[in-house]
Parts: sequence; C-alpha cells; structure tokens
Amino acid sequence: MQKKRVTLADVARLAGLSPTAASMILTGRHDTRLSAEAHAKVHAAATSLGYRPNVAARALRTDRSRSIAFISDYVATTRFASGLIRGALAAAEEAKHVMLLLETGGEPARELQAVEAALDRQVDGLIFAAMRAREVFVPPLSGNVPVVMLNGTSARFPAAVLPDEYEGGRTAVRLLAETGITDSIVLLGHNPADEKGLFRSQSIARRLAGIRDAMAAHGLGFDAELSCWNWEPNHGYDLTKGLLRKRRPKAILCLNDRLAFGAYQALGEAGLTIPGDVSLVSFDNDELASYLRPGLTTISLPHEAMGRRAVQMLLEGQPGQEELITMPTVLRGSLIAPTQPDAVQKLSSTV
Amino acid sequence: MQKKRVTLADVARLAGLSPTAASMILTGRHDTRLSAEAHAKVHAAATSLGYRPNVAARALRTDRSRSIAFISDYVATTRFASGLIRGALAAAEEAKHVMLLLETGGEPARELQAVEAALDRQVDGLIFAAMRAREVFVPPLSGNVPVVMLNGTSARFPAAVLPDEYEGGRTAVRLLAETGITDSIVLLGHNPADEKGLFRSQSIARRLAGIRDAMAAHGLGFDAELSCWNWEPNHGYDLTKGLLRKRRPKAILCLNDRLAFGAYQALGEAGLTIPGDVSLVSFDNDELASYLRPGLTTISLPHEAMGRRAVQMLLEGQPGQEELITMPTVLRGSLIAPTQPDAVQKLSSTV
DNA sequence: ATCCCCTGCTAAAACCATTTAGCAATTGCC
DNA sequence: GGCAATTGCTAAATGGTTTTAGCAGGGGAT
Repeated sequence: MQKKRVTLADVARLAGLSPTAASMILTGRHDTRLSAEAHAKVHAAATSLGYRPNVAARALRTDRSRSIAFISDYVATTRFASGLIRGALAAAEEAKHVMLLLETGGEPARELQAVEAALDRQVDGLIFAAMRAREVFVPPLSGNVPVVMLNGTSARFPAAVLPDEYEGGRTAVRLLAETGITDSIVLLGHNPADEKGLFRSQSIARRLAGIRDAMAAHGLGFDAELSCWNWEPNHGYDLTKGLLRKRRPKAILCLNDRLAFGAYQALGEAGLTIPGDVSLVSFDNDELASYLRPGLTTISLPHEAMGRRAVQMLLEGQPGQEELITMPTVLRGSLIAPTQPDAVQKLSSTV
Repeated sequence: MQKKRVTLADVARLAGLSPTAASMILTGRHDTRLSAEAHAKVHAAATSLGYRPNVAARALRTDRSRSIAFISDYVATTRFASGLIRGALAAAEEAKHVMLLLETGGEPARELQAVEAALDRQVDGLIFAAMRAREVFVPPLSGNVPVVMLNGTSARFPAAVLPDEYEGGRTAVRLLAETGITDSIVLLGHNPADEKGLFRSQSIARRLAGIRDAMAAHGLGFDAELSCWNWEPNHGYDLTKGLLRKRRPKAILCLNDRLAFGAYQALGEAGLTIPGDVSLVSFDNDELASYLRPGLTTISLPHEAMGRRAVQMLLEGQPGQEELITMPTVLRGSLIAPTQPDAVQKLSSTV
C-alpha cells in the first residue's frame, strides 16, 4: 500500500524519458516517432510501478472519461430493467468503459438533475432507457454528447433501439396457426372497442399490428377479445374465469406472460389441461414463463441484446438510426404439437 | 447551447472577484472572511451564467468525486439485485452522489478490473454486493477508500449490511405456531442429514438457526424435512409431490418462495386447498409471492432498505460495524386464521 | 508614532495528463 | 561541403478547481 499514487512523471523518470514520451507511448499513438527502445523502457517502467492513469486528469484535458451514463425512468420496478442494464453493462465493459446508473422516476426535475450530474462528469454518451416503451422527455443538453434511446423514442434523438414487436406479433400468430387450431382462439389483453382512445405504448401498438396482420394473413379470427388496463396476473385470472363461463377456447393468445399466468390459474381451477384442452402463446419471456407447468411458449423481449446494442451504437460514432432487435421465440410446452411438425423446427430455440 | 462550458473564472470575472473568492463562496466554506456582499455577487454571477463545477478538475484537486462504485457479482440474474441497486441508487442520489455500476460475475480477474476502474475514477467509496450472501473476495486496494459489504462478508472489511435472517426464521415459525397447528409440519428445502458438508450461505445458515430455535421454543417439531440443492420451483414441486404420496401435511414451511411456488402447483394438482388443507409460510417476498392464489405469506428480504443503508454507512464516515436489517413480515392468504387473532395483528404489514 | 491585529481579499502553486511547438542531432541529396 | 529533411525526443502550455500563503489597509492599544 504505497503512500501516493504513481503518476506519469514517475514512470517517465524511471524510464529516463520525458512525460511527453511516456504519455504518447502509453496512450498508444502510432503517429509518433519514438524508438522501439523507448517504447520498451516506458512499458517496463509502467508495469513495474503499477502505473494507472488518473482518469480525472485525463478527462480534464481531453473531455472524455471512458464512461457513459445510463439514465432510466425506473431501474428495478420491472424485471425488464435488469436485462437492459445487464446488456448495457456488458457492452460497456467490453469497450473498457464504465457505466453510471441514474434513475429519474420519469420526473422531469430528476431527469434534468441526472443529465447534469452525468454531463458534469464528462460522460462520453447518454443512454435514455424507458421501462415501458414510450416517447421520452429528454432535457436540453449543453454540449453535444451522443444520445441513444433505449426501449423508447424521442423526437430530438433519432437513434433508438427497440424490440421488433411487429415481427414478434406475427411470429406468435404463426406458432398458433401451425398447431392447426382454426377456431375458438381468444386474444387476452386487448379489445379495440373497449380501448378506444386508451394510450397503449408504441411497442404494444406494433405488437398488436403484427398480430392482426398475421391473423388476417392466415385467414384466422378471434373468437373473443378481452381487454384490461393492467396486464397483471389477477386480471388474466378474472378475464379467463369470466370467459370460461360462456365459452371453451382452444387457444389463448396472451399479450404478456403475466396475463398468461393468470389464465393458467383459471384454467387449472376449471380442470382444463394445457395444452391438451387449451393452447397458450404469450409475450415477454418473463421469468415466470419457465416456472409454469407446462412451460409457457413465449416471444421474448430481448432486453439484454437491446442493452448491448444501445451501448455499441453510442460508442461507435454518431448514431442516427432506429434499430429493431428481433424477439426470439422460446418454445415450451404450452402449445399442442403442430400438424406439420417440421414447420416449427425452423424457429425453435432454447430456454 | 453555448460553445464552451462556463468556468469558475468566468463567474469570478463577472462578480468582479478572484477565482479564489468564488471557489470559497460556492463550496460553502464558513471559515472564510468574505463579505456578505461578495457572497451575493458570486451567487448571482453563478446562477446567471448557469455555472456547473467541472467534476474532473475538482476530483483532480481534491481526490473526491461525489461518486461511489457498486461492485456486484451479478446484477440482474436474480431479482434480488434490482432491489439492492435501487436502494443504493436512491441513497446515493439523496447524498448527491452518482453511482457506478460494475459487474464481476464473481471472477477474480473481473473483480480486480472493476476495482481498478473504480479507483481510477477516484470514487469516494466501494460497495461490494453479493447476490447470494457469502464471503466475498475483495482484491487488494491501494489507497484507503471506505468499503461496505452488502449481503456478503469479507474478513478484511468488517462493515457489512445483511438481512436479519435469524429473526426472520424465528418470525416464520411464530406465524406458524400462532395458527394453532401443532403437528404435521414439513420443512421444505433443507435436511441436515442429507446436507452434511454441503455449503449453504451464512444467511441461510442463520435463517435455519432461527427456525430451529423457534421450533424448539414453541415445543414444535418437523414431521418431515426435505432437501434439495437448488431452491427452484420444479424442486419444490417434485418434493411436495413425493411427500403427498406418503403423508398429508397441515403446514409447510418453505425456505424460499420459489420452492413454495412449486409446492402450490403440487398441492393444486392433488386437489388440496390453501390454506384450508395446508398452510404455507415462506421467505424472500419474491415477486411471485403476490401472484399466487391465495397470496403467499412470506418473510421478505429487505433488499431496498439494505441497499440504502449500505450507501449511508459508506458515506457517513468510517464504517466498521456489521448491521442487520429486519426482514418484514408480509401477511397474505396462505396461512389459516390464527387461534389467537390479536396475536398476529401486532406483526401485520402491508403487501 | 510604533506595533500588532484584524478584515477582506488575491496570487500562485498544485493536482496529473495531453498536446503543441520546436530543438538538436543525424541522414540524404546534389 | 552545404542545405534540407528526417529522426527522436522534450519544454512548456493547457484544462478548471482548490488551497496555501500572504498582501494592503484600517483600527486599536501603548
């Protein structure tokens, strides 16, 4: 445990060269004309002293800090957050950057504070993450830091990473179609008539569009469409319970796994088996989905991949494009065996 | 959007004073002899220019950066992480600090890198968080940054924040005892005979100690003790299924909510009702617990409170003590109504 | 009138790395 | 041999803040 940190000057002194030379060599500039011998001496000195550059000093001089800020409305209220954060963190680590985590609760005042705190620390880029995809308020930024939106959009910043919900919606329907079921299909979570004027996030809108387009394309229709504001297990339970009093569905397309969980409970109480009596497909690949019996087949939200991609975009120059990440299919036991088994093989994936 | 950042010198110039004066006034030192008029002028100048101190410059000079590092083995593999992070983040924000998040996967090489990355950035403190409580390897630290262990321990760093598992274990048993059930109680998740020599984390050891002490204190004994290595839903399911072939328990004490979830599934399939036929108590207050029907009564892991406390300890001077955070009881519907209803009122809590 | 203290402020150093401008010595060219 | 270009390196400025040391001027005590 040494008294003081070792500085570049110490390294230079030990190498018998100037700090200038040491700096150039250690930062790996190749436009320099320093001798191979000088390189060797400096590197030797640096490792022998255990030199670590002082990031504050470097940031002061260069205005970059090898750090990025991940500014999120909620960090852990939803399990989605974790995946985004994890992916971002991994990509940051690979790029030898460090990640500041900031939470705003979606409150403009805290958003502003978060941005300022980040900017004060000379971050090299900002990620604005939204836990439920939406148009995000981004406070005005002084300077010109690159910004990437994650799971949300902003008019001012076109660079965004989003799940490919439209394709995901289509895939869910295709899985259903491939079981050979053609009637008594129920949509759990949305009914356009009931939800006139209700705001659903852009992601969900796309998910629904994919579903409806694919249903039409396969010549299928819903026997019933049940809506509720929050997609929580108890709503899935109540809606399914109500449904079962009148009808006996063959398949339920659930708009998320939590609704599906509720449906499982109601079906179980009614003595119906999955997938024998009723098949289910769902969305998100919530942790829940793997716990259920049988496992729930679901179109997963690729949070980790999204987080990774956002950081990569941020760090590889001026980002400007919206990018869609495909939602992988996770096949488990909640769908009856397809009529054409090989059709499903193609899109199979692991847990 | 101004071309350059406003510096302290700009503020001083506008106020007609020296940077020294401006610095002293803005950092709020009271040992100074600057006039009230000077204070007013500097503050006015600072706000009118929108001055924000350059953290890098300040860190360079003072060796503190108003930032802390949260170094965790896993950030989101487990839902526990989120709570710890959230709590820590909230406390950091209150203290006007910023939080670096680093993940090590428990690999020494990455731990070392994480520590170095943090120290390079002059963090004011380090939190080492473990997702499953354990003795944590902490790489040697140069300098003397304060360190707090979170949900884990380290011989070298006595300051630690842990859940009060012993009391939690006792509480779970007390809840059970208060239902009036005196026999046919099963422990799900641990059997000392089967687990000789198996490593269980210190937390779990304390939880078990609390349970066993309280059982003895209430004059109760377990009818069966079932063990499994991983406490996942499918194990809970399998063990309970096996159990039901031989016995018919009145109560199951589950060592975590995931085991309890599996037990719910097995009990449901066997046509037994909760809590009518079988009562359950569990630990952790996993998200799951609130989804189950009936809701699962559980002794919760106070992750958010732990995260908060860790940051507070870190920031309020030299931390040295181990601190236990009580595990709140969450009463839901999985226990039959107690014989002495008022006894439970006292420890009731909300979801 | 001298000395001392107090008030209110400032000059300049320090923190540590990067970068611009440029110096001294050698080589290349005719 | 004379001149330019190249090679291999360094001095010094720079970034923005904090902090140490100290200055100028006024007042009080003696």
